[in-house]
Amino acid sequence: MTDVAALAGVSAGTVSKAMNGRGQLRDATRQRVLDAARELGFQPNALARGLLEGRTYTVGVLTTDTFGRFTLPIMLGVEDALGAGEILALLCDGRGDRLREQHYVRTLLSRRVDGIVVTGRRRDPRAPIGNLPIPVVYVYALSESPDDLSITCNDAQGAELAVAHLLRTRRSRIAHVTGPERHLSARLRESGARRALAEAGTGFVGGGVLWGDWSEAWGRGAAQILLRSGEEFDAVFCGSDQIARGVADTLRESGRRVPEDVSLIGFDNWDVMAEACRPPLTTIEPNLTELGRVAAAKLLEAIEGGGHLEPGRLLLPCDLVIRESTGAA
Amino acid sequence: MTDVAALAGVSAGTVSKAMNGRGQLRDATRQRVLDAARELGFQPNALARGLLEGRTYTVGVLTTDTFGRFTLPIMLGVEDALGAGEILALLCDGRGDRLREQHYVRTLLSRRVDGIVVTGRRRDPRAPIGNLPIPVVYVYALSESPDDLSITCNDAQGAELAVAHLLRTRRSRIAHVTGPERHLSARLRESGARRALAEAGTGFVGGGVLWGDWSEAWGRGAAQILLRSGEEFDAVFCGSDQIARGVADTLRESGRRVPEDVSLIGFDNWDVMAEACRPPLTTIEPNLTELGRVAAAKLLEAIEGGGHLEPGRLLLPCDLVIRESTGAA
DNA sequence: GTGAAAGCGCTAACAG
DNA sequence: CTGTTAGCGCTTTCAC
Repeated sequence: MTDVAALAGVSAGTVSKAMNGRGQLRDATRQRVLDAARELGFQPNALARGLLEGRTYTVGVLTTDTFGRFTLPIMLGVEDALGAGEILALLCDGRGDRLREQHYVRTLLSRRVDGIVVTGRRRDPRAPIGNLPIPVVYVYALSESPDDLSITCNDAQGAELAVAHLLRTRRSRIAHVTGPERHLSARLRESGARRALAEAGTGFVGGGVLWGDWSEAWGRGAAQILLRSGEEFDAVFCGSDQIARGVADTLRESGRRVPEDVSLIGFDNWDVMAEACRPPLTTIEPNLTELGRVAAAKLLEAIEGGGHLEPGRLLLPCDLVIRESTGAA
Repeated sequence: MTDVAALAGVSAGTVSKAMNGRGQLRDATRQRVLDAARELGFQPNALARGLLEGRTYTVGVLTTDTFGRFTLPIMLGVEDALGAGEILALLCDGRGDRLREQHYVRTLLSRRVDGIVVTGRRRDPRAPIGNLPIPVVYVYALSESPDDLSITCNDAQGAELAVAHLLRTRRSRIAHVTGPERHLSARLRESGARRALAEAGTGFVGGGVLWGDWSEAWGRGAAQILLRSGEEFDAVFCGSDQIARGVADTLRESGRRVPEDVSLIGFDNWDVMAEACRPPLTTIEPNLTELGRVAAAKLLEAIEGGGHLEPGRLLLPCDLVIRESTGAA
């Protein structure tokens, strides 16, 4: 900056004013400074500025476990919202290690980030990262503490949407094949579906929910179980698109037509799965990118507005994406 | 820091020495300072330190297009290697927009990052981001300029590995189904496979390579084409795991057994695809995480070592991952 | 309109 | 051993 000042024949203070459009300057002077800056390829040092301003225009993005398939769309949304405020994200991968995570929190604090977004690839609540002097928002995996702001998708509402769609298309004998019962998302989806069925005065067919894992292999296995049980069913609501795909394959290979004989609906709207499925899969979109966007927007708001964040748990709605596995739209 | 100094009854300089373990200090004094720091929850300001040292212990990670499935493992590797140097990554998503990218480059420079990793989800070379005063390394998508350091996987060698495995397991009539010819990765894989076949004194069966897109649907379509052509074949090397899965499905449904009648091999080692495939898919692992790790390590080396980066193009080897689609190991 | 000076939080060099 | 001073690159008063 001193160089620019010298080249333009002014003082450092004047360069500052010229570059930031502040203060009273003669147009000619400003132009002279800008020219000099361009000539020297001068980029103001954001650190030095941050030191004065007390802000870094940086937020930390910290994962509970590891950045994965679900974290990616969330990060996209975060990046999107931050971009509007000229803010960049510092990436920290907790790798599921509490100590590592604490280390990152300290590092982020010492770097004076303006705020932190905490995320994880599992839906289950996690211990808060501690009481920090900067705003923190939890996305996808909620914080266990009600004093934090947490934002996630409404799995139960998504499941209701799915079941409502099946009922609306005249299906009544609905089975549910899903992931492990210890996963919160599986439990929430099951209870949402159960509630929607109850409201319609009915329940799952056969009385059962098939808990397993999130894989296609389990979807295939579960479909076999259903077929062998002798129970009549005309629809299957699956806890994930992967499971749904497995179910679709086994049904087709057993001579059941989807959607004519059995209507099928998944969860996640994972494009490669839903689109490669035969037939293409109707599913529930959890709007993860929107989750990230809202989280970052809330964080920005708190940062600009003096640091206070309204605590609470925000559940953003899921959407129904209709493809062919549930018949015509 | 002034507060800590006051509480410990020493000067700021002494606090600095105590915290960083530098200088000659009486143990008692050091302890007093550390206690005071803990009591006040003091975290030294990394910005201020960076201002002095001229380093920020931060690197930028910039994508050509968007962070996606291929970028994720790369980032994991980058993060991994950086962690060793206590360095954090600033995320910048170029979104395929040149202007946006240039904006990010300026931002990163003004933040005085120690270096930049440029990546993209496509393998095709990209224009360099410009001549910067800091080291830059390109991963996955190479830089068009030979003056840059670029690191990517050896697609051709991976394809050779695949074909060699097929030949070794006594297959001789090999077809190739792959992605769009305009994609460099598709071309490289094809030429690697062709070379391996030529070395064995043969070529692709029927004389053809089936170019298409990377989808399962194309895999299914291509398999139909192969079957209808009347051409005999006992193996298919696919340009991606998705394609291979589509091929596997259609072969099975047409009564051809995999691997007994037709041996099948994919590319990418995308776990959800390869494992859900029936039978589980033998495939080529491009070692993307390793790519990221090496890239970041090279960058670190250059940073520590005064900024010079040996230019060139580094092709890291792929590995063969044997599952069931090519018969017993 | 513009320059000089003080200060953001820290470290390094030198006194004492 | 510890305090003092200067300075990293910038912004912001306040004189001139």
